[in-house]
Amino acid sequence: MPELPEVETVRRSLAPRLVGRTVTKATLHRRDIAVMPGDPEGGFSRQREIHQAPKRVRAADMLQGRRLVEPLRRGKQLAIVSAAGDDGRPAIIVHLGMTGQLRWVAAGGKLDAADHVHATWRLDDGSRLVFRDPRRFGGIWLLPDQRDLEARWATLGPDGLESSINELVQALDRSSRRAVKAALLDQGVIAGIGNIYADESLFRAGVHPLTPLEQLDDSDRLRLARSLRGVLQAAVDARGSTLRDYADADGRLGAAQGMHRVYGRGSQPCTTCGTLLEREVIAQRTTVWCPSCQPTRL
DNA sequence: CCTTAATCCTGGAAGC
DNA sequence: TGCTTCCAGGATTAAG
Repeated sequence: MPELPEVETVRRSLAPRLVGRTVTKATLHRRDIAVMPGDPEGGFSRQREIHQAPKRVRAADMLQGRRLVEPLRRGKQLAIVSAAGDDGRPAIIVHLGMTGQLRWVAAGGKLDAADHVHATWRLDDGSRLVFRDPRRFGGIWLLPDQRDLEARWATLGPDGLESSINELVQALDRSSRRAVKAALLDQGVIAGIGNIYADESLFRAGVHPLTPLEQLDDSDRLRLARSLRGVLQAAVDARGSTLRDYADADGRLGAAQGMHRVYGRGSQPCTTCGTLLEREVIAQRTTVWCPSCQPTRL
């Protein structure tokens, strides 16, 4: 489940392959994984356009003929960005969803997992960039100009890795009764956190996942912000968590799953105190916490 | 303002 | 062994 650390690892592994290269041929194999210019806007949903009459995919919108610069990331979203031209600076957002992968294949090489390939970009050195996604929860967004990228990313909260601790603290300072776990999963609050790193950071901060946001005090918010940053940074250093499908652009697996202390460990003993970890669905997600280290707050 | 359920989808694992 | 069922989950929309 690619969250911020996994997407950042993909971005870093992709950057040296893409920067300075020109896209010689771009192919969209499935119309319904892409939102194209002119499609009805609607946040990040693809549902609405799936059953519409197919719209013609313009090669230029797929960055064909464009020279690529450093890929960008905000939260879990990765942007393939082209160099500025007279007609603007088109970009493509890739969201990996659950099982999405961006893989780079050297010239003459072949992809070890070639099924469920939905888009392909051939580069001027003969290599290929491939988007595959068996479960198709992910998708791509074709943006005519960098301004469209910025507009879209303006709806996201501060990035969990790139913003300051103070910005994260402020993002958590809301008079809201919703559970802190639900808030952490909301990309408009802080961008990049998913189920794994939400649980891990709450554990490290000693905060119960059901604690209403407005009940957190300054000390709680600071601990949570620091835990969040620490967990995300450590996971990036370990090249992300590979549970099943995740791999970076070169097919390398991550090692951060070895650092998980609560995620996936329901009813096992807490690594700190030995208490059996609780497991319950909170905010539509399986949530695991230590009832002793993360006491309920009234 | 908030939560919940349903939706998209595939494949691995667990259950019988 | 072979079938069926369940479950994983990011983000959105509709409903309560």
